[in-house]
Amino acid sequence: MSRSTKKDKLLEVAERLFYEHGFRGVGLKQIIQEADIATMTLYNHFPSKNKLVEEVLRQREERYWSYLDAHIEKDSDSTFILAVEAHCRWLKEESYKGDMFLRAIEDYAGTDNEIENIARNHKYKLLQYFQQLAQRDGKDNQQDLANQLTLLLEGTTSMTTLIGVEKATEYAIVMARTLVQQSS
Amino acid sequence: MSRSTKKDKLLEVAERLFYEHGFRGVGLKQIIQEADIATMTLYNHFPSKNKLVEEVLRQREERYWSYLDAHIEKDSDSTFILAVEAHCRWLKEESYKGDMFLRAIEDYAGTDNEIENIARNHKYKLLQYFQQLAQRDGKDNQQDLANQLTLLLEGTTSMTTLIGVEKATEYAIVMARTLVQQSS
DNA sequence: TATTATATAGAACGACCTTTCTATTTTTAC
DNA sequence: GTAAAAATAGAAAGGTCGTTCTATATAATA
Repeated sequence: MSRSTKKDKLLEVAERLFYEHGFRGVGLKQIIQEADIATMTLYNHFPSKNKLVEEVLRQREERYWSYLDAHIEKDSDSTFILAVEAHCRWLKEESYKGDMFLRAIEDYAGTDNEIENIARNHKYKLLQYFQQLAQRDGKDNQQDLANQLTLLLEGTTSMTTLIGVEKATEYAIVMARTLVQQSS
Repeated sequence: MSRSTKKDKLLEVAERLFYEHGFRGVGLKQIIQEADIATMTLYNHFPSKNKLVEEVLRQREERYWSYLDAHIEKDSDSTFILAVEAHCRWLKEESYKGDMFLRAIEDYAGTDNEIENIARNHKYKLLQYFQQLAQRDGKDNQQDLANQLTLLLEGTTSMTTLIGVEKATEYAIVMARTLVQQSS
């Protein structure tokens, strides 16, 4: 197996395990075993566990934005709703059990600034994305709407833990429609 | 210092540290030092760290419901809004940096069922609380409203990480008013 | 005051973690 | 085909964690 595919498999396995059991809940031993690589292969690609975590987060963030870009028609006049719907689809497919970035913030706040920043920035970018949409549409209270929709999506992720991703996303979309309608 | 005050201080320090750094992020050594007790005093009251975690969660849950009870007029015709406002005040005073119960679910899911259940049940009770309010008011879509408001509060907690508790709760109350108004 | 229960400091244990080391084998590239 | 680079298994180092043990001191109770 080539060098790059080893690295890819390592990152893929690490992302899955980190997501399912948390960063602190997964040891390198388990990652190495499930990725079927040697200890030194991991350390050949990443100088430490934390740097591996960083790369996992960066890769997941990239996948998220690719997914969103692919599912949104940018010039629609209901881009807000499309974005919420796309995000909900992402939750169903890839993030139906809590949010990896929120976990990263909680697990590494105060101990690893780089990891914390990557996770925080990702969340902040989603807010900025909505704010840009709001600015495009002009109205003042659309800034508030951007914050409200971000809050809504945060709640949706957390709510999956309680009532499952299907019902949570259903409610999210209904709520988003109400909020958008109310603010226009 | 008497037996019960030792135990109280232990629980108080444990709750604070667990909330700030996570359950996995805090060792017994740190708890013991900050509570100024001996190792065996802890083990005299709790047979293991996990049992201490359980008690911390149970106590925090009790405090939460006491707080809510004290801040809500039950027979108001806008109890939904009062409950949201009370919850937001609780966030400002006691939970402005993420949710301890969500953390417990994430940290112990799959490894400690008792802890996971305590945390899950707490969240479920809040949903049930809103559902009972909805049932009292009779209308069918009030069940949806209960789920929506629970989702809203979950999002508020998570949103504090991003924009701070003041702005997050402001948005939450505005959103709650919109949703309640829309569903009546 | 005598007795019993509880708290104390600190060492020790075993398990697990991340990281490093070693020596051998496989792959890659010229 | 040969030399350099990378991957291998597995042990070992060095640290932290939860838990237990020991032996002494303090407090509560009768």
